[in-house]
Amino acid sequence: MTAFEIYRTLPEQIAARLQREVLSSKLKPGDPLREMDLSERFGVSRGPIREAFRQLTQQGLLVLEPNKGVRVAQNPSVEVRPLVVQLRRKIETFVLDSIFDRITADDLAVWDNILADIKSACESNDVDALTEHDLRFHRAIVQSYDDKDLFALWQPIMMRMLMHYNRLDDIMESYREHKRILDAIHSGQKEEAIRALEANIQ
Amino acid sequence: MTAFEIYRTLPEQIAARLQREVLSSKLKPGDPLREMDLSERFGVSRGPIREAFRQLTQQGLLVLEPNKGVRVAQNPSVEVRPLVVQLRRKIETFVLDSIFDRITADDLAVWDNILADIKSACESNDVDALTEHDLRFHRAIVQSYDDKDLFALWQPIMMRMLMHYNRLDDIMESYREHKRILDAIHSGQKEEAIRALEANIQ
DNA sequence: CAAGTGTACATTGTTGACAATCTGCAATTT
DNA sequence: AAATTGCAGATTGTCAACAATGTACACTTG
Repeated sequence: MTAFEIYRTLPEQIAARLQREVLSSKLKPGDPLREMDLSERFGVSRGPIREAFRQLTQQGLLVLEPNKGVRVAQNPSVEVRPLVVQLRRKIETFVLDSIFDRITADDLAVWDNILADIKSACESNDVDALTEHDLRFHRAIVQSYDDKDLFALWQPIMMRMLMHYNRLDDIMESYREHKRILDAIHSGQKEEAIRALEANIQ
Repeated sequence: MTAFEIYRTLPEQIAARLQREVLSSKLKPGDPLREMDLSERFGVSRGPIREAFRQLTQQGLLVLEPNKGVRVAQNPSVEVRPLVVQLRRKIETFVLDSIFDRITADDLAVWDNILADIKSACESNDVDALTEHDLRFHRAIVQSYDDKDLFALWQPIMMRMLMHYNRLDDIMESYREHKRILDAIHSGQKEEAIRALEANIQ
């Protein structure tokens, strides 16, 4: 449903599965991941598992301790979290400001589709799906800047914020926040779009 | 000279060597790294090499393309670089502000020692050594916050800035900038220390 | 009984062999 | 001559066996 399995390599598929389990709290902070368990579960040897660990460690979802294996990373502390919010705001507003005048109809069509998915997730009260589409939404914006390096910087920051997605009492609020961003872009209001984006990142 | 080889694991030693070669531009952006070459050079099999690649990819120094291997990462573009500067400033000033009242005499002794190394490097006009001690200086400050997660966020940003260390006409200026930071800390002037730190990050 | 020690067991680290994929160039086709 | 195909070599991907390390618990020792 989320997309076809478009990942080319074995480790990418495994990493995507594990990422989903971490973001949905099926795997909780501190949980250990055993190479052999996973290699049996996915029917591969330990090599591809380690490569998947590499990708998820880079994303900040797993933590590696030599000779002790990997665990699910802890959430950012309450002291650090405001800093993470600021960093993410800086990056995403930088991107939106930079690309605003070059946004194409195709870009907007993609983002509108993701917004529709966000709406469905909110209406069916599906927090896991909302997390996934929220990630897709912001990833699409950041990737529109077309700089792998910037994306690599943004991703671990985003992941740390997604690891506890519980700031909203009313889940529909997430849909409204994202709609406000796209409405502003549709009508060419750059400042309002940036304000809406910042309001959504908290 | 830089320190004893304190790295516990094989991949850590290899990654440290390669990191030095990237930061000193012995390995240039775009250069490919072949697993077999390195496994012969370091006298190990390809496994530990791949693990070293994992660490350096996380630091942002290498870029991995499936089935094509790793290359040295490109420098941040001129458009992105100011953003990177801002991100690094935000993190380091956050740390300095947070820990300022808890800085111990031991901390300061360590930082003073690194400053002495920076001074020697400047005086002997050794840019590679300066890069290394500059990294040690700021790493020591960030690590004093004692949050692995924050450090993991900071490291790739720092590395991107170190990859072209050429902003100074007068290399001694680097020593003066770092001295200004420590002088302010010694005399308990938090605001001045933060200003000096921001001035040094550009 | 508390503290330290030893020993299986579980888990990660390392290796070398083999499979799959990519790259460059030559031969073929249009 | 330009584009395509096919092949050989180089390189990464995957695997399974073995080595090194860490962990838990029973055992000794004071």
